[in-house]
Amino acid sequence: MTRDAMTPPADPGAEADPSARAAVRAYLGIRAAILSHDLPPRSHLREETLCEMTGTSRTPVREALRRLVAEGLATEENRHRYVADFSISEIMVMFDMRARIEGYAARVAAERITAPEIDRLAGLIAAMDAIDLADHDAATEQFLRLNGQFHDVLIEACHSTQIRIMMRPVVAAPVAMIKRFVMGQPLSIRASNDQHREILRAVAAGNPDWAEMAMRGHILSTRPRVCPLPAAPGPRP
Amino acid sequence: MTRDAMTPPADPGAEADPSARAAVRAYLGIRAAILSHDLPPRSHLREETLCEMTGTSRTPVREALRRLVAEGLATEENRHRYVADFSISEIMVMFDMRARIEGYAARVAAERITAPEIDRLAGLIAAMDAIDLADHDAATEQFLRLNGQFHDVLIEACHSTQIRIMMRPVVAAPVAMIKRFVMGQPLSIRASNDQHREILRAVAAGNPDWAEMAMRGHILSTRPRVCPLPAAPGPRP
DNA sequence: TGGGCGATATTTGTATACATCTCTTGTGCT
DNA sequence: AGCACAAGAGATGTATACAAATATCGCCCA
Repeated sequence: MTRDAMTPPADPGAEADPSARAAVRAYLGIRAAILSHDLPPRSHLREETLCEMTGTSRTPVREALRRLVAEGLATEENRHRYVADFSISEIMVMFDMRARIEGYAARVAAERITAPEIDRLAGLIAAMDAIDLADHDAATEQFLRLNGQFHDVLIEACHSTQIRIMMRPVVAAPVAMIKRFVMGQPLSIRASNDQHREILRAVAAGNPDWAEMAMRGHILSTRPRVCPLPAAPGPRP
Repeated sequence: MTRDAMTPPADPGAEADPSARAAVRAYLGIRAAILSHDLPPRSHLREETLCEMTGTSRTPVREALRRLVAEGLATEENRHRYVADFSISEIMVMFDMRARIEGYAARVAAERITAPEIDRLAGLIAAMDAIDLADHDAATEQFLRLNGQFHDVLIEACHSTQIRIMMRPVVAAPVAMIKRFVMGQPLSIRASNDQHREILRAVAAGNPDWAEMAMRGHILSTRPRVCPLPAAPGPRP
């Protein structure tokens, strides 16, 4: 699978490839710092500081910043940029929106997918089934990587530039950031992969309505319920 | 209503404000050239050429180009950028997507809109009702401006950064470009405004499901049916 | 003492020179 | 004649100097 130059790798471990364009390195570096809360929400993204941090000059840093703003990870205010802060309600919005957009993508894919693409999806499902659940952390990491690929392939199967573009912002603020809020969500790998199987059945059957609804359900099944924000555990008065 | 610096004005007549940032001038200039097919689809967006065209240097032009790519009006290919070509199927996708995204926005607005925002929407509807249909072209222009404001206010009424961000690409490729394909679509101002009234009723009633469906219907009612592309009129053999 | 005003410092915006990369074109060999 | 490789031109990527704008701080005055 070939990737756009500015698209971050699905594998969250691969970063700072020195052969990549400086603008890409800057983008990945700043993005990682935002997602890890190394740069906390609302903090000022000063260009010079980011230059030192990423080891480039202002031109690539500015390009990276514009992209982060376009993706919603940063906000613009009086010619200055700040790390966006995701309230729980904004995260809810992102889930609902993604359910609709990616649901529509599944609909289109059901009408346009090719046989090799179906095979690749089936392969990814098989790989996710084969994950050994013994080591929980390793299993989670593997699953997140394969899961990302599954969704990527499905988007590719739409063969639509516009759908790719619309998916960009909803994918940019990824699981890593959301986890801050969804703490303790079980993330059942087996159940999730059952949903993948269902989606693939619908898409392979060429049934757009079924595909759309299956995908919407899949996304919404991971939506956090309420707002368990900074609720320190302890006896209530 | 305050506007983001890089957001194009709703009024399509206001352009090339010399006091604006050079990057904004470049963005608006290139965008206008794309939408008017002055720069035809698939044509190469050479940076130096665009500098001469917009009267700025490469830095603002590059910023404008990145934004156009993010919005889907241009595509990137081997470090070069080209004007995107919208096939009829891509335009269909845009309509379906916008119906879902803006439908969801109407849902959220129904839960969060404030009284003054409701008043502004009502005022815009009244203004659209008051349009004199005698001069067809002037009426169309007025309607498109007010219509744009109506949709803008509704998005604002969501009070959500993420929704604003997601709406950006679907609004970027505007009516002007779509008209190339929807030629001869009647655009009934009265009927359209009746739909606006319906949407406002649903939103003001605080009924999210009703609001979402009313908006989806409104968007889809303008969706082109088939593909009447370069069908030269004439007797068929 | 509080507020308004202006100088200064900091930060971003723009222009441009230089580096790097890609594609083209031409030449020479097989 | 056709292919491969290399040299060149043209375009984009990066760094940096300078300009403009904004915020801060201190001072003066009421």
